[in-house]
Amino acid sequence: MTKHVRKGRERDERHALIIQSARELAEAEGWDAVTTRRLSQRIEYSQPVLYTHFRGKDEIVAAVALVGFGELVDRMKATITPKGATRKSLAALVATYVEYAEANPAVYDAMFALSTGLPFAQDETPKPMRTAFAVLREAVMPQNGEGDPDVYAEICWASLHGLVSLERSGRLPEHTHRQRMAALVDQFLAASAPTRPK
Amino acid sequence: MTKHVRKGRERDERHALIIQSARELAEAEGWDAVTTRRLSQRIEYSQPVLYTHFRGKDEIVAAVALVGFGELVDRMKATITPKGATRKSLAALVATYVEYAEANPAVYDAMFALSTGLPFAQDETPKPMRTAFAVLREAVMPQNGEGDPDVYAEICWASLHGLVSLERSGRLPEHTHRQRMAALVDQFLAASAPTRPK
DNA sequence: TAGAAAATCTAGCAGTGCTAGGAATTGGAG
DNA sequence: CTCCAATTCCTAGCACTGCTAGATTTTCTA
Repeated sequence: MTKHVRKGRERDERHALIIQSARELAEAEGWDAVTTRRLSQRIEYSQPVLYTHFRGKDEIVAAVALVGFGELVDRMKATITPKGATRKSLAALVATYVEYAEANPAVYDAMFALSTGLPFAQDETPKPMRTAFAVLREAVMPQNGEGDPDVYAEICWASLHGLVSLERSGRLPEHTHRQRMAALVDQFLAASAPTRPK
Repeated sequence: MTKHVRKGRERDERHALIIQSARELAEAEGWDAVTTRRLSQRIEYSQPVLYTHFRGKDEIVAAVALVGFGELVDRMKATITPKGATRKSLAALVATYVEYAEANPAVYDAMFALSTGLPFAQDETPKPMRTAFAVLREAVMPQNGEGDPDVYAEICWASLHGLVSLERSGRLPEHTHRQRMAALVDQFLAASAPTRPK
């Protein structure tokens, strides 16, 4: 009877192996190189085995994306300060986010550019994605800010993602990278502070 | 001898027809539907004709992207105020940008998601893209802002693109769309205003 | 009008994601 | 230990992709 559980565990291990292999291959040679043939060869099984674990290639990409959201959550959590965001903590968050994207470009692509079938602000949103947004909101919230915290977190996230996205496609000059990150922190701070009457 | 010029003009027309057809097909059914076969069928020529105009499919996508940059430039120009950006002009810019992306999703994808071979802040950057950045910088520059205008324009652009990108992939709730745009304007204003000593 | 030059098409290659059907391995009953 | 069912797995193939070599048609020139 314990055979069943062993079988199940082996299946789970293979499941994880597929995700891990896809990730490694994508980071090494780009997602174009992640074909079902090469992937199956890498896990030392034939193609159809992949389809007993995932409905299709898109689902494998989505699985890699979810792993990425989990990792990003862990890193962002470390930048949260109990009494609300400070300049220092915001700088840490921005640096953390950008560094994760730079260090894992293929995973980041899976998370944002290739995951067509991963809706977010909806009922069917996977948990790691919900958590990611919640943690980000926690990390950017100032002590006594005005306005909707959700909306504020959303535009912070958009700014971060836009920065990463444009930099990754080589559309922003590299030599001003640090200045941009600093300016973004300033922007967050300025926007989160109570607006004074003009 | 005038035959040559007529020939040349006909070729130019076909060149434009290919770009236009690719764009229409992409907007109608998505870029996945834009195969060389379907495209050639649509222009009523065989596949190899496409390759006498473009080096490959990527170059066709890039051509559509450049058209998009040109259109976006025209629209953004209309939001520039001679004496520096105001809240009103910034709101117009944000609305213009977002609306263009929403109205032409496939073109926007060609501009930012699919154009792997279109470097930007570099020597070989095509003119429409340079112009687009210059116009955006003009549109967001306040009367007497501090800091590097390039850096400021870069993070504005990043924020705009990030917003569009996340909204397009269904990762931000729709019902707060307007609030986000307003918050973004506030953020731009706050960041561009002279920083007062804390 | 004959022949060279240019334009265009047919047919095919190597690769993709995905799957039906048969082969091999495994598990439990006698 | 043996047999047979159930599960697991692989081979082979489909329809499609971007792209191209070589034959064919059309156009222009002498």
